Formats: sequence, structure tokens, C-alpha cells
Amino acid sequence: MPRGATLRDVAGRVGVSPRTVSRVVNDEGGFSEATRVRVLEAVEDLGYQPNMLARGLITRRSGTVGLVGVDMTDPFFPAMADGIQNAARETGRTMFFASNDGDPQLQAEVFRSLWSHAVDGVIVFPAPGTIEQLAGYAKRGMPLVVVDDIVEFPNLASVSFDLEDGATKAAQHLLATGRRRIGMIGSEVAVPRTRRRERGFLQAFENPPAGVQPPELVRARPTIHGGAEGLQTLLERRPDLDGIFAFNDSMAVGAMRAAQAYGYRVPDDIAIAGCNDIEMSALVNPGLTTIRLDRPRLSAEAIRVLHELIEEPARNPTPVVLPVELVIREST
Amino acid sequence: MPRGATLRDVAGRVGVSPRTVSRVVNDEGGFSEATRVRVLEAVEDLGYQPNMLARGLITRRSGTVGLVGVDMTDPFFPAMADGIQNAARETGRTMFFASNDGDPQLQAEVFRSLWSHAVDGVIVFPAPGTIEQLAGYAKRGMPLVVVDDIVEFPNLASVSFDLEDGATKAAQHLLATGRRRIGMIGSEVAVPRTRRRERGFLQAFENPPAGVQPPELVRARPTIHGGAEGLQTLLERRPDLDGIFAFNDSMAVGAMRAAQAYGYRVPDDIAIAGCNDIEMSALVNPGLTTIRLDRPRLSAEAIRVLHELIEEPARNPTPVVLPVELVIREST
DNA sequence: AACGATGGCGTCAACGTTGACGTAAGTCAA
DNA sequence: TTGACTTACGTCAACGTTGACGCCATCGTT
Repeated sequence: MPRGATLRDVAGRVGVSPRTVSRVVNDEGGFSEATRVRVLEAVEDLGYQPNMLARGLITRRSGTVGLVGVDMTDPFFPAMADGIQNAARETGRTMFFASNDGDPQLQAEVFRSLWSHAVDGVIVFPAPGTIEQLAGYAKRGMPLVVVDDIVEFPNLASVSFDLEDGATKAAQHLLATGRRRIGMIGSEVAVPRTRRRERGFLQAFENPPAGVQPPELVRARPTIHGGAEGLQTLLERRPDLDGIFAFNDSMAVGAMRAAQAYGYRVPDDIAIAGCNDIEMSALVNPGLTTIRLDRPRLSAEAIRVLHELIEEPARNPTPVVLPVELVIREST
Repeated sequence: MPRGATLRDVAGRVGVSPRTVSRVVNDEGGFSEATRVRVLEAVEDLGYQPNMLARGLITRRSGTVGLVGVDMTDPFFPAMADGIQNAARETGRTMFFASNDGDPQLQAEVFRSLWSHAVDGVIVFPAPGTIEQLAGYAKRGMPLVVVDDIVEFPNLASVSFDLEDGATKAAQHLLATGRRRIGMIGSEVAVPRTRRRERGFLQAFENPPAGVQPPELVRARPTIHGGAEGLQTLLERRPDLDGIFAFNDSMAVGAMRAAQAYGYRVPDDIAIAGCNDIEMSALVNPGLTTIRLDRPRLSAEAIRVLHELIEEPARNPTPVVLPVELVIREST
């Protein structure tokens, strides 16, 4: 609830109309050099800051963008926020930040609020099954970029990593290093994008080298705990597995701990690969082989696409899919 | 740039004045049950959402709070953001989120922007040496809570952990478990609050048990790398050290890795304790003894104090200092 | 000398909402 | 029957800014 100087205050001090001060502040032209100098002096003196609420009310640009993630405490997420913040800063925008906890209801609430605040655009990691909800906002004219999923909807952009290919790469790596009895611990969260990793994984087995056995697949919660449980289930089915690909690094770490607890040596007895390359992955022992995502690139693309949408709405952008890279450490 | 239904649209549909619709929407009273029902129906039909810009312009409450951290990618920080977001949600506010990268200049920019957006209040982890800057905004009427530092300034609240006591506890624990040649790796970032941990550490040696040697102190960057460097410097000076307290857990992990690389066994040859209890600390091998901070409590207190300040400005709150707890794992 | 173009302003209304105030009809007590 | 109160609205202005438009010098052309 700041109560700072207004255009009128500045105008009164300089002896011009508020409209002229506005022109100077926004560098619209239509004023003499002499007035410019005097106005800017007064602006400085009074510490004038334009009121974005008033400005936004009339220009229909609030100078804000929203970032909506699933879970703030997911380390994946702040890195993204950082990139977006910096890009937003350059275009003079400030960032709203919220999470949906994977709950469509909560996400709806968040979007109502963002809409109320007249955000210029939103980047969102969608809660499961909310594409329709989001498409609704896009149709109402809110520039919207969906991250981490591939969607094709009018007025809705999407940016994601090619994790299908990543999973294929991981599986191929396991095969190339001589593993023959391979399992995957998938995520039990049932949205299309989680399934893509399974599809990529299975694809590596379509023309397998000699002696490769059909891959094994279980699903668990995408957490460290879930990874441990998933590994246990896998080993109960096939104690002779010699290679594991986990849905994400948290699960891979959980699986690694569990395998070691059962007396398996990693990577000698069993190789383990994850996905996402979170910070922890380089620090565990042995270091985790994983799929690295170029997150700065993701934020850069997301914000780029968002700005395109803000500047030129009502177009149908094609989904952006970013390549990923296999990082080989000691766990395979 | 949403362009949704307005009070006028709703009013036109129902056949009342916009003012009446406003009264219903804000539940001000002064309308009949019949109109209430009809208005709410129309609100539903048209998907009316109040425009916070217009509302904020006149009520001088924008329905937003700001959270300004040092570094978004610090895992400490999103947890805080999460707590604040939930609390803010309950009072119908949305959260701006920004980082200052420890740079006073950048922080100034962030605050200009937040001021422009008429935030109702801000919670900030201050960049070094910016208390005056912040006090300026507080004086101009912006409710402001400083986190992680103890400040006493008019109109400025502060909430922090008692890390001085935490450091004392860690040192006492090292002494109690028989360590006699103890070093500390401090942070080279020179702000008062980083020094507090050193003070607390040294305090444990004021009445030492028999045979305790004077403690050793070096400073390094507060990162994993810095921790490794700090340990190296310490061991060069005193290869016989048997206990280390690090400024934070990242440094402690770096120090642990370095010590192991030099052939020291942890904890047999040398005990290591950290501070902050980040997620990694429980996962490294051996598990890291550390000082646990009740972060949910910190966010709760910060937002509580902020709301007090928003509801009743112009008071001089007393600093809140929260107790901390020693968590003993295998590294000591 | 007359004319159009241009530069440098000012005026007015509007964005969507709420605060302050007004008013007509109804209620109730004396 | 009067008058004081209350209920249920409506009217108007204001918040701080910008879009649209208008006005008056000045200047260059013909």
C-alpha cells in the first residue's frame, strides 16, 4: 500500500501538465529537451515511481508474468524460476510465483488469482489432467506456455524435453555396456508425459543385441522411497537383473540405496541410471549416470515463446521439444 | 492482459447498479437475499473475476506480497516460499518472487519494481549492507519483514534463527564427544549475521574441558568447493585436527569429501558438523551431524509478523529469534 | 500573404473499482 | 399522523495513468 509521488505531484513541481510528465517518463516524444531535463529532475527529487496498477488498468498490461509449478520444493523448479525471473526483468516485468501441488482444484484457484491480477502471461507446469482448464484461459486471451508436456491447442504454446529419446539413450547405454537383464522403475503418476519415458525405454529393445532378455517394468511413486520400493519389487520378480533405469534421479538414488542394502554392488552387480541430473546425482556414491536436461535452455525457450505470444497473440505456436544428453558416471 | 466481465456487465445482466454487484461480491451487506442470489448467478454465468488492479488502485491494497531471496537455487529458499505462499493464499494474496543475488544494486531494482506494483508487504533476505535501503522503504510505509538477520529499525520487523546458539551447541557436542583439536570453516561473506556463527562457536571454548586446544578458524566461500578449500587450509595449519564445524552443510559436505580424499576417516579420525540440515545432509555417507532449522516455523513467523504489520502499520516490532536443534548423525 | 505541416504542449475521458453520500420506500413507536 | 430509523438500493467522484484529440505558436513553401 505505498503512497508515493504521482504524475500530478511531479507536474505541479515542474509547472507542466501530468500528461507531459507521462510523456517524458515513458519517453514518448513530444516534449522539448528543456522540459525533459526539468521533469526528470523532479522525478528524481520526489522519488516518483509509476503506479503499475493505474498504468495496467488502462494499457491492459500489468507488467507481471506468472510461473506456476507443481511443487516449489522440487529442486528442478527454482532453477527455472531463476532463469525466468532474469528474462522477465529485462522486459521490465515482475514474476508471480505459485505452485499447484499437482492438484487441479488448487491450480484453478491459482489461475483465478493470476487472472484477477491481469498477468501478461503465464508459464505453467500443469497439474495432471488440466490441459482443458488451461486451454480455457488461453482461449480467453491469456498468453500461456505449458512446460514439460507436449500439447497442441489453439493459443497454447508448449516447451519440453525429449525424454522419450532420453530414456532410449539410457537403455541403449545399458545395453552397450553389456547389460542383458534390464528393468525400469516407472512413475505411477498417470499422465501422458510420464508414459513417454516408458515408451522410449521400451523402444531400445525393439531390435536388441543377442542374448538380451525382455525388459521388466514396475511403477512406484516418483520419490526416493518409491525408488527403493520399485527396486524391491523388481528384484522379487527377477533377482538376476543387471541394469536399472529409473524414472527420475530421486528414484534412482532410492533404488541404489536399496540395492546396496540387499548386498548388490553398484555398478558391478547391477548398473543404475536415472533421469534429470539433479544436484544430488553427482554427489552420491557411486555417481549416478543420468539424462541431463539443459534447464537454462528450457527457461530461455519458455520465456521466449511466452514473449512471442504476448507480443503477437492468437497464433498457434508449434510445440518446442529440446534435445537431452546422457551423462555417464560411475553407477553404470 | 485479460479482458473479462466487469461489474457493469454483471449489473447490466441482473438489472441493478454496479455498486450493488460490488456489494454482493465483497459481501458488504446492504442488499436483499433475492438480489444476492441473482447477482451471484450472473457472476457465475459470466465468469466474473474482480479486477485487482482497479480494486487496488482505490483501496491501496493490491492483494500481493513480495518474497525477496538471495539466490533462488539455494534449497533453503523454496521451502520458505512454499510456506509463505500457503499463508498468503489464506489471506487472498498472491506472491511476487524475486532474488537479489546478494547485490544491493539489484535488490534496489527489485524493490523499485515491487513498490511500483504496490505490494501489501515484503519478506526479504537482505543483500549485504542494505539495511538502510530497506529501512527507507519501511519508513515510506511498506510493511517489511527481514528474515535471517536481527535488525532494530522503526517500522521494520525481523525474524531469524538463533544460529549463534546453534554454533555453540555444535562445538559443545564436538567437545562432549571427546574432540580436543577443533577447527571451524567460516564464511568469507562479511555480514554481521555470518559472524554470529563464529561468535557462538568461539563461545563454547570460553570454559573448555581439560586438554582442549584453542580452536582454529579459516574462512572460505559458502559452497561445497569452499568447504573443501577451507578444510585443506585448516589441515595445512594443523594436520592433527579431530573436529570440524562448518558454516553450512554445503561446506561441511565439501570438507567431508576433501578429508576422505586425504585419507582421513570420518568420523573416526575427524568429526565433521555442519549447519542448516539441508536435504543432502541425511543422504551423504556418513550422515552429517548438523543444526536443524525449523523452516516451516520461520515462514510461519515471518508471515505472521508481516500480517501484523500490514494490519497495524507504524509499530515497532521486536525481533523474533527462533531456537534451533542439534541433529546428531554419523559424522561425529 | 496565405497555407499546411510540425513541435510542444494541454484537456478530457476512460480503465474497473470502491468510498461517501443521497434517496425512496417501508417499519415502528408515540 | 408524524417523525425518526432502517433497508435497499442508486449516483457521483476518485484512485493514477494513458489514448484521443485539440490548440497555438512557429516554420517553410509557394
